[in-house]
Amino acid sequence: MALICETCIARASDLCGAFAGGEIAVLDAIAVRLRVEAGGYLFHEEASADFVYNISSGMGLLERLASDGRRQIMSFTQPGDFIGLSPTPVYRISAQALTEMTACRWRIGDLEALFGEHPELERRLRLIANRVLATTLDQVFVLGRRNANEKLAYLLLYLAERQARIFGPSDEVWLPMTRGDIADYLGVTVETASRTFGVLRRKGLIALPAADRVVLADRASLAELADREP
Amino acid sequence: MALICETCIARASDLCGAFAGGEIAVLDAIAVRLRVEAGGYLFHEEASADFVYNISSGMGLLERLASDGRRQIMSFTQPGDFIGLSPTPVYRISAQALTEMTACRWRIGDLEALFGEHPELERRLRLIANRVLATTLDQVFVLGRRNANEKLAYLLLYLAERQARIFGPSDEVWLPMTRGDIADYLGVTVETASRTFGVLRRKGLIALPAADRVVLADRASLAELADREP
DNA sequence: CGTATTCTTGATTGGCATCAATCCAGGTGG
DNA sequence: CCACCTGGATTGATGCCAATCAAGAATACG
Repeated sequence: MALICETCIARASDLCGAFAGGEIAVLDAIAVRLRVEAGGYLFHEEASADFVYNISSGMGLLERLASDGRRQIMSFTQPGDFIGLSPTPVYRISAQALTEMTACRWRIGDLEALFGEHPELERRLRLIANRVLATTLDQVFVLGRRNANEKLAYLLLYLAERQARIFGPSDEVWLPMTRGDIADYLGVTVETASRTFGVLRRKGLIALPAADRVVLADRASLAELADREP
Repeated sequence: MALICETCIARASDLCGAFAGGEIAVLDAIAVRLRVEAGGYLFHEEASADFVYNISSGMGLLERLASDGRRQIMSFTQPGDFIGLSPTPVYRISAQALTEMTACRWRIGDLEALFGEHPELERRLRLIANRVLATTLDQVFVLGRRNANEKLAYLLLYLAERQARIFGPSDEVWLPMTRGDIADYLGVTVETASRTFGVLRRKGLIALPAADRVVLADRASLAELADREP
Protein backbone atom coordinates (compact mmCIF):
# COMPACT_ATOMS: atom_id res chain seq x y z
CA MET A 1 0.00 0.00 0.00
CA ALA A 2 1.72 3.15 -1.22
CA LEU A 3 -0.08 6.14 0.20
CA ILE A 4 0.87 9.53 -1.10
CA CYS A 5 1.03 10.69 2.51
CA GLU A 6 3.93 8.37 3.28
CA THR A 7 6.36 10.35 1.16
CA CYS A 8 4.72 13.75 1.63
CA ILE A 9 6.93 16.61 2.84
CA ALA A 10 4.08 17.61 5.10
CA ARG A 11 3.63 14.18 6.66
CA ALA A 12 4.64 15.52 10.09
CA SER A 13 2.67 18.75 9.77
CA ASP A 14 0.34 19.97 12.50
CA LEU A 15 -2.63 18.32 10.85
CA CYS A 16 -1.30 15.07 9.41
CA GLY A 17 0.90 14.47 12.42
CA ALA A 18 -2.29 13.68 14.34
CA PHE A 19 -2.25 10.26 12.70
CA ALA A 20 0.51 7.89 13.71
CA GLY A 21 1.96 5.45 11.18
CA GLY A 22 -0.61 3.52 9.21
CA GLU A 23 -3.48 5.49 10.72
CA ILE A 24 -2.80 8.15 8.13
CA ALA A 25 -4.73 6.00 5.66
CA VAL A 26 -7.93 7.37 7.19
CA LEU A 27 -6.97 10.92 6.26
CA ASP A 28 -5.52 9.87 2.93
CA ALA A 29 -8.76 8.17 1.92
CA ILE A 30 -10.84 11.31 2.09
CA ALA A 31 -8.25 13.77 0.73
CA VAL A 32 -8.35 15.33 -2.69
CA ARG A 33 -4.98 16.29 -4.15
CA LEU A 34 -4.71 19.64 -5.88
CA ARG A 35 -2.06 21.29 -7.97
CA VAL A 36 -2.07 25.04 -8.56
CA GLU A 37 0.36 26.85 -10.82
CA ALA A 38 2.14 30.02 -9.69
CA GLY A 39 -0.33 32.89 -9.64
CA GLY A 40 -3.32 30.58 -9.28
CA TYR A 41 -5.66 30.35 -6.32
CA LEU A 42 -6.56 27.56 -3.91
CA PHE A 43 -9.69 29.39 -2.87
CA HIS A 44 -11.21 32.84 -3.20
CA GLU A 45 -12.55 35.39 -0.77
CA GLU A 46 -16.37 35.35 -0.84
CA ALA A 47 -16.48 31.74 -2.04
CA SER A 48 -18.36 29.20 0.02
CA ALA A 49 -16.03 28.00 2.78
CA ASP A 50 -16.57 24.27 2.38
CA PHE A 51 -13.01 23.02 2.24
CA VAL A 52 -9.84 23.15 4.27
CA TYR A 53 -6.36 22.59 2.93
CA ASN A 54 -2.97 21.37 3.98
CA ILE A 55 -0.10 22.63 1.84
CA SER A 56 2.08 19.80 0.59
CA SER A 57 4.59 21.79 -1.43
CA GLY A 58 5.17 25.30 -2.73
CA MET A 59 4.90 28.79 -1.33
CA GLY A 60 1.85 31.04 -1.28
CA LEU A 61 0.05 33.86 0.47
CA LEU A 62 -3.27 34.68 2.10
CA GLU A 63 -4.71 38.03 1.08
CA ARG A 64 -7.76 40.19 1.63
CA LEU A 65 -8.93 42.87 -0.77
CA ALA A 66 -11.00 45.91 0.16
CA SER A 67 -13.71 47.16 -2.14
CA ASP A 68 -11.44 50.02 -3.26
CA GLY A 69 -8.60 47.68 -4.17
CA ARG A 70 -6.42 48.11 -1.13
CA ARG A 71 -4.84 44.79 -0.27
CA GLN A 72 -3.58 43.30 2.97
CA ILE A 73 -1.62 40.09 3.05
CA MET A 74 -2.40 38.09 6.16
CA SER A 75 0.21 35.41 5.85
CA PHE A 76 2.82 33.81 3.64
CA THR A 77 2.26 30.08 3.46
CA GLN A 78 4.69 27.20 3.11
CA PRO A 79 4.53 23.39 3.10
CA GLY A 80 2.85 21.98 6.19
CA ASP A 81 0.56 24.97 6.71
CA PHE A 82 -3.09 24.23 7.31
CA ILE A 83 -5.42 26.87 5.87
CA GLY A 84 -9.02 27.54 4.95
CA LEU A 85 -10.76 27.33 8.31
CA SER A 86 -13.41 30.00 8.44
CA PRO A 87 -15.95 30.80 11.16
CA THR A 88 -18.13 32.40 8.47
CA PRO A 89 -19.88 30.50 5.66
CA VAL A 90 -17.70 32.26 3.08
CA TYR A 91 -13.95 32.72 3.06
CA ARG A 92 -12.75 36.14 4.15
CA ILE A 93 -9.36 35.67 2.46
CA SER A 94 -7.99 34.27 -0.78
CA ALA A 95 -5.14 31.77 -0.95
CA GLN A 96 -2.81 32.44 -3.84
CA ALA A 97 0.15 30.37 -5.03
CA LEU A 98 3.49 32.16 -5.39
CA THR A 99 5.15 29.10 -6.89
CA GLU A 100 3.66 25.92 -8.20
CA MET A 101 1.89 24.47 -5.23
CA THR A 102 0.32 21.17 -4.24
CA ALA A 103 -2.12 20.69 -1.40
CA CYS A 104 -4.55 18.23 0.10
CA ARG A 105 -8.15 19.29 0.34
CA TRP A 106 -10.85 17.99 2.67
CA ARG A 107 -14.48 18.82 3.04
CA ILE A 108 -14.54 20.32 6.52
CA GLY A 109 -17.45 18.09 7.45
CA ASP A 110 -15.45 15.00 6.48
CA LEU A 111 -12.73 15.99 8.92
CA GLU A 112 -15.22 16.68 11.68
CA ALA A 113 -16.69 13.23 11.11
CA LEU A 114 -13.35 11.77 12.19
CA PHE A 115 -13.28 13.56 15.53
CA GLY A 116 -15.09 10.75 17.32
CA GLU A 117 -12.64 8.05 16.26
CA HIS A 118 -9.62 10.36 16.33
CA PRO A 119 -9.86 12.93 19.12
CA GLU A 120 -6.25 13.86 18.44
CA LEU A 121 -7.40 15.40 15.16
CA GLU A 122 -9.75 17.80 16.90
CA ARG A 123 -7.05 18.68 19.41
CA ARG A 124 -4.68 19.50 16.56
CA LEU A 125 -7.22 21.76 14.90
CA ARG A 126 -7.62 23.57 18.17
CA LEU A 127 -3.88 23.98 18.61
CA ILE A 128 -3.45 25.16 15.02
CA ALA A 129 -6.06 27.86 15.56
CA ASN A 130 -4.38 28.97 18.77
CA ARG A 131 -0.98 29.09 17.17
CA VAL A 132 -2.17 31.04 14.14
CA LEU A 133 -3.92 33.44 16.48
CA ALA A 134 -0.72 34.04 18.43
CA THR A 135 1.16 34.77 15.21
CA THR A 136 -1.56 37.13 14.07
CA LEU A 137 -1.36 39.04 17.34
CA ASP A 138 2.35 39.54 16.68
CA GLN A 139 1.39 40.93 13.29
CA VAL A 140 -1.13 43.28 14.89
CA PHE A 141 1.57 44.71 17.10
CA VAL A 142 3.95 45.15 14.19
CA LEU A 143 1.37 46.86 12.00
CA GLY A 144 0.11 49.10 14.77
CA ARG A 145 3.29 50.14 16.48
CA ARG A 146 6.39 49.71 14.36
CA ASN A 147 8.01 51.76 11.61
CA ALA A 148 9.06 50.54 8.18
CA ASN A 149 12.56 49.39 9.18
CA GLU A 150 11.27 47.50 12.20
CA LYS A 151 8.51 45.93 10.16
CA LEU A 152 10.88 44.56 7.55
CA ALA A 153 13.33 43.29 10.18
CA TYR A 154 10.44 41.47 11.82
CA LEU A 155 9.33 39.87 8.56
CA LEU A 156 12.81 38.69 7.63
CA LEU A 157 13.40 37.05 11.00
CA TYR A 158 9.96 35.52 10.92
CA LEU A 159 10.49 34.07 7.45
CA ALA A 160 13.94 32.79 8.45
CA GLU A 161 12.46 30.97 11.41
CA ARG A 162 9.70 29.42 9.36
CA GLN A 163 11.90 28.44 6.45
CA ALA A 164 14.34 26.83 8.87
CA ARG A 165 11.63 24.24 9.52
CA ILE A 166 11.53 23.10 5.91
CA PHE A 167 14.98 23.95 4.54
CA GLY A 168 16.97 23.73 7.77
CA PRO A 169 18.70 26.61 9.57
CA SER A 170 20.31 29.17 7.29
CA ASP A 171 21.20 32.83 7.19
CA GLU A 172 19.75 33.07 3.72
CA VAL A 173 16.03 33.65 3.32
CA TRP A 174 14.16 33.03 0.11
CA LEU A 175 11.61 35.65 -0.90
CA PRO A 176 9.30 34.00 -3.43
CA MET A 177 6.97 37.00 -3.16
CA THR A 178 7.30 40.37 -4.91
CA ARG A 179 8.16 43.65 -3.20
CA GLY A 180 4.52 44.55 -3.67
CA ASP A 181 3.47 41.47 -1.71
CA ILE A 182 5.89 42.34 1.06
CA ALA A 183 4.56 45.90 1.10
CA ASP A 184 0.99 44.62 1.37
CA TYR A 185 2.01 42.38 4.23
CA LEU A 186 3.74 45.17 6.14
CA GLY A 187 1.15 47.83 5.47
CA VAL A 188 3.43 50.11 3.42
CA THR A 189 3.85 50.94 -0.28
CA VAL A 190 6.08 49.13 -2.78
CA GLU A 191 8.42 52.10 -2.87
CA THR A 192 8.79 52.14 0.89
CA ALA A 193 9.38 48.39 0.95
CA SER A 194 12.07 48.72 -1.69
CA ARG A 195 13.71 51.68 0.04
CA THR A 196 13.65 49.84 3.35
CA PHE A 197 15.57 46.92 1.85
CA GLY A 198 18.07 49.54 0.77
CA VAL A 199 18.29 51.02 4.25
CA LEU A 200 18.93 47.67 5.93
CA ARG A 201 21.47 46.80 3.26
CA ARG A 202 23.40 50.06 3.66
CA LYS A 203 23.38 49.54 7.43
CA GLY A 204 24.98 46.15 6.83
CA LEU A 205 22.15 44.21 8.45
CA ILE A 206 21.37 42.29 5.29
CA ALA A 207 22.85 41.50 1.89
CA LEU A 208 20.87 41.08 -1.30
CA PRO A 209 22.63 38.69 -3.69
CA ALA A 210 19.39 38.73 -5.69
CA ALA A 211 16.04 40.45 -5.31
CA ASP A 212 14.53 37.24 -4.00
CA ARG A 213 17.37 36.19 -1.71
CA VAL A 214 18.32 37.96 1.51
CA VAL A 215 21.27 37.16 3.69
CA LEU A 216 20.75 38.00 7.34
CA ALA A 217 24.21 39.43 7.88
CA ASP A 218 23.62 40.84 11.35
CA ARG A 219 20.91 38.91 13.12
CA ALA A 220 21.54 40.59 16.44
CA SER A 221 20.84 44.06 15.06
CA LEU A 222 17.86 42.78 13.11
CA ALA A 223 16.49 41.20 16.26
CA GLU A 224 16.97 44.42 18.16
CA LEU A 225 15.12 46.32 15.45
CA ALA A 226 12.32 43.77 15.53
CA ASP A 227 12.30 43.60 19.36
CA ARG A 228 12.56 39.84 19.06
CA GLU A 229 14.82 36.85 19.71
CA PRO A 230 17.51 36.49 16.96
CA MET B 1 -28.95 23.93 44.47
CA ALA B 2 -28.22 27.54 43.63
CA LEU B 3 -25.28 27.67 41.30
CA ILE B 4 -23.74 31.04 40.57
CA CYS B 5 -23.82 30.09 36.90
CA GLU B 6 -27.60 29.98 36.83
CA THR B 7 -27.95 33.72 37.22
CA CYS B 8 -24.71 34.68 35.47
CA ILE B 9 -24.94 37.22 32.64
CA ALA B 10 -22.49 35.05 30.74
CA ARG B 11 -24.49 31.84 31.16
CA ALA B 12 -25.10 31.61 27.40
CA SER B 13 -21.56 32.64 26.45
CA ASP B 14 -19.50 30.68 23.94
CA LEU B 15 -17.87 28.67 26.70
CA CYS B 16 -20.59 28.11 29.27
CA GLY B 17 -23.21 27.56 26.59
CA ALA B 18 -21.52 24.23 25.92
CA PHE B 19 -23.32 22.87 28.98
CA ALA B 20 -27.07 22.52 28.79
CA GLY B 21 -29.23 23.08 31.88
CA GLY B 22 -28.01 21.28 34.97
CA GLU B 23 -24.84 20.07 33.23
CA ILE B 24 -23.33 23.44 34.02
CA ALA B 25 -22.67 22.14 37.53
CA VAL B 26 -19.62 20.35 36.13
CA LEU B 27 -18.09 23.63 35.02
CA ASP B 28 -19.26 25.48 38.10
CA ALA B 29 -17.57 22.95 40.38
CA ILE B 30 -14.09 23.62 39.07
CA ALA B 31 -14.41 27.39 38.56
CA VAL B 32 -12.79 30.00 40.74
CA ARG B 33 -14.59 33.35 40.91
CA LEU B 34 -12.49 36.48 40.69
CA ARG B 35 -13.19 40.13 41.20
CA VAL B 36 -10.84 42.79 39.88
CA GLU B 37 -11.26 46.49 40.47
CA ALA B 38 -10.95 49.02 37.63
CA GLY B 39 -7.32 49.34 36.62
CA GLY B 40 -6.42 45.90 38.01
CA TYR B 41 -5.25 42.92 36.02
CA LEU B 42 -6.65 39.43 35.48
CA PHE B 43 -3.29 38.21 34.26
CA HIS B 44 0.01 39.64 33.12
CA GLU B 45 2.14 39.28 30.04
CA GLU B 46 5.13 36.99 30.79
CA ALA B 47 3.28 35.23 33.61
CA SER B 48 2.85 31.48 33.43
CA ALA B 49 -0.18 30.75 31.25
CA ASP B 50 -1.92 28.25 33.52
CA PHE B 51 -5.42 29.67 33.61
CA VAL B 52 -8.19 30.65 31.24
CA TYR B 53 -11.00 33.05 32.05
CA ASN B 54 -14.57 33.78 31.12
CA ILE B 55 -15.67 37.35 31.81
CA SER B 56 -18.85 37.46 33.88
CA SER B 57 -19.25 41.22 34.17
CA GLY B 58 -17.39 44.43 33.46
CA MET B 59 -15.33 45.80 30.60
CA GLY B 60 -11.61 45.38 30.01
CA LEU B 61 -8.83 45.22 27.47
CA LEU B 62 -6.03 42.96 26.27
CA GLU B 63 -2.72 44.71 25.75
CA ARG B 64 0.86 43.99 24.76
CA LEU B 65 3.81 46.17 25.71
CA ALA B 66 7.07 46.39 23.81
CA SER B 67 10.36 46.70 25.63
CA ASP B 68 10.50 50.42 24.78
CA GLY B 69 7.05 51.09 26.19
CA ARG B 70 5.05 51.15 22.99
CA ARG B 71 1.68 49.57 23.61
CA GLN B 72 -0.78 47.80 21.36
CA ILE B 73 -4.25 46.90 22.51
CA MET B 74 -5.39 43.65 20.97
CA SER B 75 -8.98 43.66 22.07
CA PHE B 76 -11.57 45.29 24.28
CA THR B 77 -13.36 42.68 26.36
CA GLN B 78 -16.91 42.49 27.63
CA PRO B 79 -19.06 39.97 29.54
CA GLY B 80 -19.14 36.56 27.89
CA ASP B 81 -15.65 36.83 26.39
CA PHE B 82 -13.36 33.88 26.90
CA ILE B 83 -9.69 34.87 27.25
CA GLY B 84 -6.33 33.60 28.37
CA LEU B 85 -5.69 30.77 25.91
CA SER B 86 -2.04 30.82 24.96
CA PRO B 87 -0.07 28.47 22.71
CA THR B 88 3.07 29.50 24.61
CA PRO B 89 3.80 28.62 28.26
CA VAL B 90 3.61 32.31 29.20
CA TYR B 91 0.98 34.86 28.34
CA ARG B 92 1.88 37.22 25.50
CA ILE B 93 -0.75 39.76 26.56
CA SER B 94 -2.08 41.29 29.77
CA ALA B 95 -5.77 41.48 30.64
CA GLN B 96 -6.68 44.73 32.36
CA ALA B 97 -10.02 45.76 33.84
CA LEU B 98 -11.49 49.07 32.68
CA THR B 99 -14.36 48.85 35.15
CA GLU B 100 -14.85 46.60 38.11
CA MET B 101 -14.86 43.16 36.59
CA THR B 102 -15.79 39.65 37.65
CA ALA B 103 -14.68 36.49 35.90
CA CYS B 104 -14.51 32.74 36.24
CA ARG B 105 -11.11 31.13 36.18
CA TRP B 106 -10.20 27.56 35.31
CA ARG B 107 -6.94 25.73 35.25
CA ILE B 108 -6.60 24.95 31.54
CA GLY B 109 -5.82 21.32 32.38
CA ASP B 110 -9.06 21.04 34.36
CA LEU B 111 -11.05 22.11 31.31
CA GLU B 112 -9.18 19.69 29.07
CA ALA B 113 -9.98 16.90 31.50
CA LEU B 114 -13.65 17.44 30.70
CA PHE B 115 -13.24 16.99 26.96
CA GLY B 116 -13.83 13.21 27.10
CA GLU B 117 -17.17 13.51 28.90
CA HIS B 118 -18.14 16.75 27.17
CA PRO B 119 -16.93 16.87 23.58
CA GLU B 120 -19.06 19.95 23.04
CA LEU B 121 -16.68 21.85 25.30
CA GLU B 122 -13.72 21.11 23.08
CA ARG B 123 -15.75 22.05 20.03
CA ARG B 124 -16.59 25.39 21.62
CA LEU B 125 -12.96 26.11 22.39
CA ARG B 126 -12.15 25.41 18.76
CA LEU B 127 -14.92 27.70 17.53
CA ILE B 128 -13.89 30.46 19.93
CA ALA B 129 -10.33 30.34 18.62
CA ASN B 130 -11.57 30.48 15.04
CA ARG B 131 -13.86 33.38 15.74
CA VAL B 132 -11.22 35.39 17.58
CA LEU B 133 -8.83 34.71 14.73
CA ALA B 134 -11.33 36.06 12.19
CA THR B 135 -11.78 39.22 14.25
CA THR B 136 -8.04 39.64 14.55
CA LEU B 137 -7.64 39.37 10.78
CA ASP B 138 -10.12 42.24 10.44
CA GLN B 139 -7.92 44.19 12.82
CA VAL B 140 -4.83 43.39 10.76
CA PHE B 141 -6.48 44.84 7.68
CA VAL B 142 -7.57 47.94 9.53
CA LEU B 143 -4.13 48.57 11.02
CA GLY B 144 -2.31 47.88 7.79
CA ARG B 145 -4.47 49.59 5.23
CA ARG B 146 -6.79 52.21 6.70
CA ASN B 147 -6.30 55.83 7.73
CA ALA B 148 -7.23 57.38 11.06
CA ASN B 149 -10.84 58.25 10.14
CA GLU B 150 -11.51 54.81 8.74
CA LYS B 151 -9.93 53.17 11.75
CA LEU B 152 -12.14 55.00 14.21
CA ALA B 153 -15.28 54.37 12.14
CA TYR B 154 -14.42 50.68 12.18
CA LEU B 155 -13.93 50.60 15.95
CA LEU B 156 -17.17 52.40 16.68
CA LEU B 157 -19.23 50.06 14.50
CA TYR B 158 -17.43 47.07 15.95
CA LEU B 159 -18.11 48.17 19.52
CA ALA B 160 -21.74 48.92 18.67
CA GLU B 161 -22.20 45.43 17.29
CA ARG B 162 -20.60 43.81 20.32
CA GLN B 163 -22.40 45.94 22.88
CA ALA B 164 -25.69 45.17 21.16
CA ARG B 165 -25.24 41.60 22.36
CA ILE B 166 -25.20 42.60 26.00
CA PHE B 167 -27.14 45.87 26.14
CA GLY B 168 -29.41 45.32 23.13
CA PRO B 169 -29.35 47.30 19.87
CA SER B 170 -28.67 51.00 20.28
CA ASP B 171 -27.15 53.90 18.40
CA GLU B 172 -25.26 54.90 21.50
CA VAL B 173 -21.95 53.26 22.24
CA TRP B 174 -20.28 53.32 25.62
CA LEU B 175 -16.55 53.95 25.66
CA PRO B 176 -15.27 52.76 29.04
CA MET B 177 -11.71 53.14 27.77
CA THR B 178 -9.64 56.34 27.55
CA ARG B 179 -8.64 58.08 24.31
CA GLY B 180 -5.18 56.70 24.93
CA ASP B 181 -6.55 53.16 24.97
CA ILE B 182 -8.42 53.81 21.74
CA ALA B 183 -5.25 55.23 20.20
CA ASP B 184 -3.27 52.16 21.24
CA TYR B 185 -5.93 49.95 19.72
CA LEU B 186 -5.95 51.81 16.41
CA GLY B 187 -2.21 52.28 16.16
CA VAL B 188 -2.25 56.09 16.36
CA THR B 189 -1.43 58.68 19.05
CA VAL B 190 -3.82 60.09 21.64
CA GLU B 191 -3.85 63.41 19.84
CA THR B 192 -4.79 61.81 16.55
CA ALA B 193 -7.50 59.75 18.21
CA SER B 194 -8.94 62.87 19.81
CA ARG B 195 -8.75 64.88 16.59
CA THR B 196 -10.38 62.05 14.68
CA PHE B 197 -13.37 62.09 17.03
CA GLY B 198 -13.58 65.78 16.21
CA VAL B 199 -13.48 65.13 12.48
CA LEU B 200 -16.28 62.56 12.60
CA ARG B 201 -18.32 64.85 14.84
CA ARG B 202 -17.95 67.86 12.54
CA LYS B 203 -18.91 65.66 9.59
CA GLY B 204 -22.08 64.77 11.47
CA LEU B 205 -21.31 61.05 11.57
CA ILE B 206 -21.28 60.93 15.35
CA ALA B 207 -22.32 62.99 18.36
CA LEU B 208 -20.47 63.10 21.66
CA PRO B 209 -22.85 63.82 24.55
CA ALA B 210 -19.94 62.88 26.82
CA ALA B 211 -16.36 61.80 26.25
CA ASP B 212 -17.32 58.21 27.00
CA ARG B 213 -20.57 58.11 25.05
CA VAL B 214 -20.82 58.23 21.25
CA VAL B 215 -24.01 58.41 19.25
CA LEU B 216 -23.74 56.84 15.82
CA ALA B 217 -25.68 59.55 14.02
CA ASP B 218 -25.00 58.36 10.48
CA ARG B 219 -24.34 54.64 10.41
CA ALA B 220 -24.42 54.45 6.63
CA SER B 221 -21.55 56.90 6.23
CA LEU B 222 -19.63 55.29 9.08
CA ALA B 223 -20.08 51.90 7.41
CA GLU B 224 -18.86 53.31 4.13
CA LEU B 225 -15.80 54.75 5.84
CA ALA B 226 -15.16 51.42 7.54
CA ASP B 227 -15.94 49.42 4.36
CA ARG B 228 -18.33 47.32 6.40
CA GLU B 229 -22.01 46.48 6.89
CA PRO B 230 -23.82 49.19 8.92
C1' DC C 1 15.35 40.92 -29.15
C1' DG C 2 11.62 43.57 -27.79
C1' DT C 3 8.15 44.06 -24.40
C1' DA C 4 6.21 43.80 -19.93
C1' DT C 5 6.79 43.56 -15.26
C1' DT C 6 9.23 44.39 -11.26
C1' DC C 7 12.50 46.92 -8.77
C1' DT C 8 14.87 50.99 -7.54
C1' DT C 9 15.69 55.82 -6.99
C1' DG C 10 14.46 60.83 -6.88
C1' DA C 11 11.37 64.89 -5.85
C1' DT C 12 7.59 66.44 -3.58
C1' DT C 13 3.43 66.15 -0.76
C1' DG C 14 0.60 65.00 2.97
C1' DG C 15 -1.00 62.69 7.14
C1' DC C 16 0.12 61.66 11.40
C1' DA C 17 3.59 62.34 15.21
C1' DT C 18 5.61 65.36 18.24
C1' DC C 19 5.86 69.22 21.22
C1' DA C 20 3.29 72.39 23.85
C1' DA C 21 -0.48 74.67 25.94
C1' DT C 22 -5.14 74.89 27.47
C1' DC C 23 -9.57 73.06 28.76
C1' DC C 24 -12.52 70.28 31.46
C1' DA C 25 -14.56 67.01 34.96
C1' DG C 26 -14.19 64.76 39.07
C1' DG C 27 -12.26 64.46 43.55
C1' DT C 28 -10.19 66.64 47.78
C1' DG C 29 -9.72 69.38 51.50
C1' DG C 30 -9.99 73.99 53.51
C1' DC D 1 -19.53 75.61 49.11
C1' DC D 2 -15.78 76.47 46.55
C1' DA D 3 -10.71 76.86 45.44
C1' DC D 4 -7.53 73.71 44.20
C1' DC D 5 -5.53 69.71 42.17
C1' DT D 6 -5.06 65.97 38.92
C1' DG D 7 -5.63 63.06 34.94
C1' DG D 8 -7.88 62.97 30.72
C1' DA D 9 -9.31 65.40 26.55
C1' DT D 10 -8.78 68.83 23.23
C1' DT D 11 -6.56 72.17 20.23
C1' DG D 12 -2.60 74.51 17.95
C1' DA D 13 2.13 74.80 15.72
C1' DT D 14 5.68 72.42 13.65
C1' DG D 15 8.38 68.45 11.94
C1' DC D 16 9.12 64.01 9.96
C1' DC D 17 8.18 59.53 7.95
C1' DA D 18 6.03 57.32 4.53
C1' DA D 19 2.79 58.18 0.45
C1' DT D 20 2.49 59.87 -3.95
C1' DC D 21 4.07 61.17 -8.39
C1' DA D 22 7.48 60.35 -11.77
C1' DA D 23 11.26 58.31 -14.19
C1' DG D 24 14.72 55.07 -15.13
C1' DA D 25 17.10 50.37 -14.39
C1' DA D 26 16.97 45.51 -14.05
C1' DT D 27 14.91 41.26 -14.88
C1' DA D 28 11.77 37.94 -16.88
C1' DC D 29 9.43 36.30 -20.84
C1' DG D 30 7.50 35.38 -25.35
